[in-house]
Amino acid sequence: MKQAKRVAQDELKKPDRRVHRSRRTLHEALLALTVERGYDAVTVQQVLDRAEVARSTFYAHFRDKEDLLLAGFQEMRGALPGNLFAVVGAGHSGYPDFGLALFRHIDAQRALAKAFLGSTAGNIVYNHLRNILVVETREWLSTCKIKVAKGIPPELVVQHVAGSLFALLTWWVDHDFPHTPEKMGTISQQLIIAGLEGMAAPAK
Amino acid sequence: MKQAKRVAQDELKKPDRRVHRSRRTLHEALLALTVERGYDAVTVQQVLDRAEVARSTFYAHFRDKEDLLLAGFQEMRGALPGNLFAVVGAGHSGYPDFGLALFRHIDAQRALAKAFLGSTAGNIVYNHLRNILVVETREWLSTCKIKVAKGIPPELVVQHVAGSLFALLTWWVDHDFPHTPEKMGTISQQLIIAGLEGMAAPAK
DNA sequence: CGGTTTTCGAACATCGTGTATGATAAAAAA
DNA sequence: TTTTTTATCATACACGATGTTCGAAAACCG
Repeated sequence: MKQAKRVAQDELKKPDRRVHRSRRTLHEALLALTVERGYDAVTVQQVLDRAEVARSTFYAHFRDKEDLLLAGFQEMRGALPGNLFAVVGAGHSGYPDFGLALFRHIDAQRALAKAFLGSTAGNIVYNHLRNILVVETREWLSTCKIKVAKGIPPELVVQHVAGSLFALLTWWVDHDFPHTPEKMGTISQQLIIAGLEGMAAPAK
Repeated sequence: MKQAKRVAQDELKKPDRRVHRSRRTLHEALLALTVERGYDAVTVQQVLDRAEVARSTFYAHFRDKEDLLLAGFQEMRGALPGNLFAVVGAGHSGYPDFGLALFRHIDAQRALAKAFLGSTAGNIVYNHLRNILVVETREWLSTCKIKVAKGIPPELVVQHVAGSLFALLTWWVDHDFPHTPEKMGTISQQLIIAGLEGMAAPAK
């Protein structure tokens, strides 16, 4: 009932002022509290208090805390760059700077990143973002010209790239952005594409 | 009081039969339930019912669910190989098979892995294991002869390697071990050490 | 303005947590 | 075996969070 109403309003462009206000305040409260205590530790009650919204109002809009979170993601989905692997330019190595766009995007949203990429982020957030990264990586790899050693299942390459990127990304966020997005992009590219030694010559 | 007793018993080798039995069944129950529903979804009450242990007994031994979990880790810590990066032998590429021991170890404990490495694992478990991997990787990298391109902070190399390994590992577990540990070891080595192309020659 | 829709506040049932206590059963010590 | 120690049990309790319901008040929109 409310659910259907909500969708209708979103698409028919008829957002009651009160509705928009409630939803916006709740999202803001969740974000702020997540930054402070970490998503898992945040309770619905705390969101209610912070947002100064009645309990019944919350449940008129969202099923639970996770619903509020995901709805927030969906709303900011438009703000996401269409493709996180946009080729910004040619790096020194001659490869496209496939990681740069990603790091720049995160850099532009430090507040959000701190909340949802740092160690304060809960499982749901974590998996959600990790999944986005995996999907993007899979797409990118299927349409780029980088060759992979034979015998390696493509999916494992995806996991490798996305796993490394995610690790670098979360480290960067958790340590308060100690390097420029450009440097992070270059480094991730070197590590992932060129390998640890820059050359594949066997050691010793 | 109980806490002190417990430690004393552990170290003085005087474990009351009942104590050992309680703790063991509680651990087993948590493990089983975690496999079934995922760690986060498991409640203390469910553990109690499954283990057929009184509520008060549980809290006489553990502070909460997490305490039970970590105590379990500590007990099985002895079963862990001293170093997950043991060089098993020389791979085809001439590099030590640094990933093989890891995959073999996980392969030998599929039940545990399913519970604590799969998507059913909660944040605590997730971070805990990820951290072990990071620490091991850091140590290994500091004592091995692999050279890294200059200008890359060592910690980022650690994050890269551990991140990739963790991603490959969880994928492998989540997909029910579709490859042999040997193949996974070889692949991870190729991806991480040799890079995506096996050669660092710029494409195009 | 006046009808519609949202919000509010309060109450309620439910569930999980963590603590306390005295009785009971089992283990260790004598 | 008897005694003493100690863990377990069952129950009860206080607390906090969840999600639902409902009528009255307020805000919105035309």
